[in-house]
Amino acid sequence: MPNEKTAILRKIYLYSGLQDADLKALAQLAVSRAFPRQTPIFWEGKEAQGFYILITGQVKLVKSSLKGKEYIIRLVGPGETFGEAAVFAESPYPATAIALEVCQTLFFPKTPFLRHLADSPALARNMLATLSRLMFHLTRQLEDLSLKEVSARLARYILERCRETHGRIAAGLTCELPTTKTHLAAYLGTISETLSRTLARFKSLGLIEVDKGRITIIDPATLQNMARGSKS
Amino acid sequence: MPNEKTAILRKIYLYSGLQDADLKALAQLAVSRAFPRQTPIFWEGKEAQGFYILITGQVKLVKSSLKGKEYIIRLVGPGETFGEAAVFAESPYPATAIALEVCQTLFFPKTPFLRHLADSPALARNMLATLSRLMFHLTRQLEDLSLKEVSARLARYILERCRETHGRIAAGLTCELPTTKTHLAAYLGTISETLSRTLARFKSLGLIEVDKGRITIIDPATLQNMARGSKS
DNA sequence: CGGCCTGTTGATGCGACTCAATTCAGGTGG
DNA sequence: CCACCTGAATTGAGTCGCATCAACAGGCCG
Repeated sequence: MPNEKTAILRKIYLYSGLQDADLKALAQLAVSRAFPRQTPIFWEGKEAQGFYILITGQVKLVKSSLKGKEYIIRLVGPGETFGEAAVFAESPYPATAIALEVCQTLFFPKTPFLRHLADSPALARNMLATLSRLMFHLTRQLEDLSLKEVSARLARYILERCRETHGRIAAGLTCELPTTKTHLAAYLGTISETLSRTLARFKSLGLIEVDKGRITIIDPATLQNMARGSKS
Repeated sequence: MPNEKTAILRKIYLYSGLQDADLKALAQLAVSRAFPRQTPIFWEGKEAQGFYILITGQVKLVKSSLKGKEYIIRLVGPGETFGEAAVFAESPYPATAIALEVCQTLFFPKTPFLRHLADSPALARNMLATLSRLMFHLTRQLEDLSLKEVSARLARYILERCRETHGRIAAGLTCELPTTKTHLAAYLGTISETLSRTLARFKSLGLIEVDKGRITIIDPATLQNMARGSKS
């Protein structure tokens, strides 16, 4: 059984470049945890007992306001970790994690993991790289929210999605939207109505084609211009 | 001369709990760099050759839009590091750093530092904690920008400043605003005009007293309510 | 078939940015 | 020491983006 976990860990970025012995020790720490659709994994403010690696499914990390509006900080996909920052800062979770689909995860309890970390410089290095990349992501979102309007954020999102999927950006390429448009709206820091209108405008401007959850890029150049943003 | 640097490092959070030998080795890596007022230390997008520790002065990390508006991601004070994330992610700097006053810094070149890091688990642990705390900070800013209006952000800022200065929040306590109000506005994700109006409103509501750069808290309870935010 | 969730579209209102005018403070040079 | 200049702060009027509220269409499932 631990071997199975080792095999899983081997494929995960966070653990790339680690020795087999290292991986085995980590695998022994890990606890399998499954979550049904639409269930919380942890709540913002709860004391962190460890962090998770998502094996299958999708998780959203959210902040929500008093009146129920929510902002999606990150959509977590298979192979990614979440909840790490709370472990290293020795603080409560900074956001709420909710399983959007049936999720299979590995949970790493804080104390044993930190003990192991002290003996594994390669693991520490990987975690630093992971956190740093997350910081980039957060920084870019801050830039978007403070300096760009919704249309710029949406344009950037579409282009990014395209690049992720096809490795390049060109007319005729298509990309998928995540789960629901309501989620995408929350991710872009807006609401579904506004997203709907913005997509309709893009379509009427001949920038994209929309079909269900698929978007086809028609005019990449103009999209890129919009993504640069205009707000003052 | 390296001894002097060692003495400086000893007082810095990032290096708390390190052995003397460790500190000395680090001190040998470090290069002193000074910057005049209003000069850039690095630009967003520039390849990162290392990171900095601020010894004296103040630095702003900013994103700016095409039309010149800027958003301050972080105001860096003495003892804090900046530019670390770019080092670990092996990527360009995600934002621009500008010295607001005359600044004395220590610069740690990337490659030697990473080499040293591999031999110092305690240092790695400290860096992880530092990055994690920064992520908290960024996450909270995202929450503010997406879910709260300007008045809520300002209220939160004032209260936080007060807690930092006095360790508690109570009527009659005063706190200082950073450098200029224009900077504070950029930090709160708004512009100076709006900040000015919001401060005036707070004052007319009897929440605070304003005198130059000093703010005296009059009604902490209402302020805390405003900080909770109202936006949808 | 009837509820429920998601998505779309319209009308309306509010918050905050824009532009412009004015005051004020600090620093410089005559 | 005062006149001058520059950048910051303040205040008003106007505009715009986007959230809100509400009504409605389509798809899915019990």
